[in-house]
Amino acid sequence: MKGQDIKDAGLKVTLPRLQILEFFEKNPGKHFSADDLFTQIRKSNNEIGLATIYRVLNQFESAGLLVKHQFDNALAIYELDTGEHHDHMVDVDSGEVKEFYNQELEELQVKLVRSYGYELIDHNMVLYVKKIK
Amino acid sequence: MKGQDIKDAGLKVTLPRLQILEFFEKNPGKHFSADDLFTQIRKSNNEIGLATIYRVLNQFESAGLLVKHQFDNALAIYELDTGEHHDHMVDVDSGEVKEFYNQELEELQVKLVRSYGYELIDHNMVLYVKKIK
DNA sequence: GTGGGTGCAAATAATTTGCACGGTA
DNA sequence: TACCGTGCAAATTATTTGCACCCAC
Repeated sequence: MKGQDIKDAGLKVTLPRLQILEFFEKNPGKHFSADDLFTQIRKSNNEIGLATIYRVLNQFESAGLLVKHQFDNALAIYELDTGEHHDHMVDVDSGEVKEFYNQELEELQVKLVRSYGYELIDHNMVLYVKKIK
Repeated sequence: MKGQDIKDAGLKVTLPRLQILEFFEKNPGKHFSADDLFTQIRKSNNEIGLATIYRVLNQFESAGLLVKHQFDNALAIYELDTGEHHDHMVDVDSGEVKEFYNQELEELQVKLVRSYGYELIDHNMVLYVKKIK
């Protein structure tokens, strides 16, 4: 039951929180901005406020339920945290965001950083791509 | 002579443009935000306006004189375009930005993307690191 | 001299915050 | 019932734009 995740995060189970979490679960592997959620949830004649969405997204991110991404200088987008690390490809024609994971790439980064005398804490990699016709 | 770059970009050679370009040339390999430049150039008792800096940075970026980066959701930063592609490491403790280039990493990305049926147009890679003590 | 360039202030855009009211535990 | 959560509007932050004056060519 989805309310449990919210409770586990130390948050009260309220309608806006349920609606936001449900929306992500109904659209697995997809990414949404605060405004996307605002528009979509309002469509289902619900009186949610944009400020609430921003607040809840931050809380869910802190709780580890969602992951936040900021590509370019576009709107921040969120996705369900599946626990599996991955990076993103953005199709420059369609704007579509695709996830990928490549072990070799991950290991190479760790090795590279270490050769400079650092340890890798985190990384942010976005590949901008175009379909080959 | 530095005014030439500005002229080549189809822009008039004005004091603010010279000051901004000179500032980057005096600090090679460093990255600055619009606000950094504003503060620094004003210190040398010059009456530059912040809006002018934003405008000039955009013009210089379009002209290929500068490269713009947007890490995290922090201020946009600019650096001189040396013509050589590189990526960035950010030291999470000091905030210092270091450039690096790794052929293997570059090639791996091209190969990876191609295996998904795409061609690589551009990429954005930032490694967040910590010094090993 | 003319059209582009500048500084200032006001406008935007994304996000955050203050506040009075409402709902969860 | 106590307090957290909500919606709305106002505040913030980074950046852009309108406008009257100024200067490079």
